[in-house]
Amino acid sequence: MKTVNRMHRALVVEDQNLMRLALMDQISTAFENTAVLGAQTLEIALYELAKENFDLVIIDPGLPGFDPTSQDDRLSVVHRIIEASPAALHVVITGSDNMTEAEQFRGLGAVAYLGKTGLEPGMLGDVLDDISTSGFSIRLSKVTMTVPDYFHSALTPREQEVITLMARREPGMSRTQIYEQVAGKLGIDRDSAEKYFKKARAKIMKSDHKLPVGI
Amino acid sequence: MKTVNRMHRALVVEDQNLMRLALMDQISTAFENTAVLGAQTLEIALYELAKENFDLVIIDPGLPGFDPTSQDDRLSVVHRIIEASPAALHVVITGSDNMTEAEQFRGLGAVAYLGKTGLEPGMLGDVLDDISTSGFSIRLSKVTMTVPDYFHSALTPREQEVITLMARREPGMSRTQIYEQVAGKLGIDRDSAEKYFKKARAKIMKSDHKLPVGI
DNA sequence: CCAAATAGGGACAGCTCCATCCCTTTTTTT
DNA sequence: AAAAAAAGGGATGGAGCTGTCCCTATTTGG
Repeated sequence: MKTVNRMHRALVVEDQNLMRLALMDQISTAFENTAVLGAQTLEIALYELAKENFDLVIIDPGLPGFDPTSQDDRLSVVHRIIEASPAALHVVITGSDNMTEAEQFRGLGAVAYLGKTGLEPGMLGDVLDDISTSGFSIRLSKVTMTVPDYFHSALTPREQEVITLMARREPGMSRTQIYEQVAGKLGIDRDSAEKYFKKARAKIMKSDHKLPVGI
Repeated sequence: MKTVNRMHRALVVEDQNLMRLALMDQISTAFENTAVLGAQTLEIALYELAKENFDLVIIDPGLPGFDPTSQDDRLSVVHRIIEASPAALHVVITGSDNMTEAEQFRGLGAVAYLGKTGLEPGMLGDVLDDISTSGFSIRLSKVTMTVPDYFHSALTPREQEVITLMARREPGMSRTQIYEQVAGKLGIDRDSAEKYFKKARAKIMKSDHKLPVGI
């Protein structure tokens, strides 16, 4: 909680544009009144770190200009960023994660090591909780999905949320019970949850004539 | 254009959750009335492909359960998905892209091969244009960023857009000219663009006291 | 059979964002 | 000095999303 209140400036160092923007969006959504910068290269990152102070820096060590198979290169990227921003919290995110590397980055001063596979939206709060509790957060990649994701472009955000929650419910409950549960999770009325679900399903049926799994 | 109008059902096969959701969001935003499914594993993907028809399938061949260093494994993933959905357009997206692999996937029937680095939001339209023009679209990874991304959680979407466009303007233009240009790109009035910019800058100054590069 | 659950709607207030038009004051340019 | 640019506002209408409450049929389960 202390950490959360002090999060006023963050930097994401990641070369893949969509991933960088997704991470920036995660931070931007998680904290109010926070500026989030994004750098595609180490040069841009170091330039920004030299100019201003940051509270949080997220690093993917596989950057352009470095050998992705060289462990020295990966360590060097993280080391230089940590040196350039000693006051910040440093979170390493990678697609090819393993325990050995986690320990190496921890040795350099990183406070978290996260595998990209299985990294959920909204994970940032949990990770920061880990950090303030135990000083370090590690989440290695793992496969958890059993049911496909489902988006539909005709749905409003609320409708989309309700559909997603409904699709992931445990089987064997009545609709009424599920509405109650979904309403609880979203902090709205049972009636409203039911309404959003019915509206969403009607839209999907109209355009697609096929409902997603679990609906 | 033909392709675009027929896009009613799409599938994204990608194990990294944030990337999969970002790609799904891209499709969802690009097409109206489109259902977009997401699969983390080949099993889920093949199950969905067996159940229903899809118009577009996006594939990251580096999936859980396969050896990321084995070219045979990567080819096998794409091959099995294409076999399971012969009527769809197949787009391969990968972090470790090269020309040789692009040709291999093209041989299997893929219509596009995209490197994750440098893959911009909004790229989908361009890629589909390439495909309907020349039958194949290839975009290898490249670094293009010179100025960092900048998000601020206090900004509305419109304000954020205007700030992003302002930050990427060519230098040497007067504010008035830039407002005109931004207004053109967003399809709004010069006055409105100016208003959004001033409002955004005021919010940033209030919370941060530091403006992003180029503002 | 009766009660609950389900499908499928309408009406409404509150809110935020979008977009436009308007205003004053200060600074810069010509 | 006059004109243009820039900073910093206010007022307003429209649109879409949110959330609540309400309604009528039809189906299902005990």
